[in-house]
Amino acid sequence: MANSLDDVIDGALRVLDARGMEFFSMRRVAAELDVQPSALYHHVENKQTLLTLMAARIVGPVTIDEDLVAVSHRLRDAMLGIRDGAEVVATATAFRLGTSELEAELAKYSSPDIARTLLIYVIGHTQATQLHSQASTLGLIPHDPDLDESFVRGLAIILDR
Amino acid sequence: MANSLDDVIDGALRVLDARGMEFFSMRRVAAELDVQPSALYHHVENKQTLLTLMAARIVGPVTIDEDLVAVSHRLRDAMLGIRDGAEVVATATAFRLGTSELEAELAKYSSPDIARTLLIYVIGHTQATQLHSQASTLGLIPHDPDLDESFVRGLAIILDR
DNA sequence: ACCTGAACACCGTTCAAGT
DNA sequence: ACCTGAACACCGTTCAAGT
Repeated sequence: MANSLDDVIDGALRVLDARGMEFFSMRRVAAELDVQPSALYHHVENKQTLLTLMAARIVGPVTIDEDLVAVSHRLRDAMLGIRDGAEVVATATAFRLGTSELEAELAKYSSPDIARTLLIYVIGHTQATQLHSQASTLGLIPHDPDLDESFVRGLAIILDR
Repeated sequence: MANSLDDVIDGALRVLDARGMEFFSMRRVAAELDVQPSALYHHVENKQTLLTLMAARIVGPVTIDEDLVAVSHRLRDAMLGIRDGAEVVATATAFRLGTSELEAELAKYSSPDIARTLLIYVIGHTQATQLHSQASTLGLIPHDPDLDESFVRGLAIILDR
């Protein structure tokens, strides 16, 4: 019956996917796990730490290899796979620019500058895409059907021309 | 004695600069203006709207012309000029990718794809820089003295080579 | 037009105590 | 090791009422 750290991260990702970042709270994660809010602090130091662990879980399974276009698409798909996933990853990796494993891996197949530029672009464009499609679902903004192609063209600008 | 919308935005930017995003709240903005929290809702629909107005105020004064490298530096400096400025601008403009005046202006001097890629990069890199220097000031992370040059090299990757 | 006062339904986090 | 119960110091927002 007792929860592990992995259970907490799983529960947190379920809450995020169901309600979005706006309604993501420690108290809702606790409720999802049928536990008191204070119990979470046995597993995790604070909310920010939990968000960092969630970001690692979203992006961790992505394979990094020499095909940077394919890697970029895999990263994007991983983030798009969960509601507000890009926002979670954005804050977590912005915090660790230069320290991130992901950035170092990408640099192995290109250069430090290309790795960093690409990473910032992929996360930023995906975050915008995710916010955009939420806003247009709510009817706040007209839908832009060009966002997928726009992503590809930006990739081309950074990776070659 | 009565406040205008501009007074509210000014007060909000003072609170942001003094305490940072983490402690930015409607109640603190109200206190800064010597007014009850509820009074703010006469000027602004909600917190998100206020943040959007703050972003416009940060980025609005920046001159856009054909020298995209210079424009990028001006945008960066404007955001760096206020604590967590890049974060505020990032959320506000991610929300309006494709609808933003800034993006349209930049496109006039390059192309829609370059404009969008550049904007995402400039804001993302600046946000990372700002988070990084906060974290290193707090001793959480070693300082990276290369961030300014890193910005310039990423710019070169996007704008020519 | 701009503001007050009071209320509602929430937050993150701490801490002693239980098993 | 993992959790409860209670508390503390906060939030954003609404709404009737005042000037």
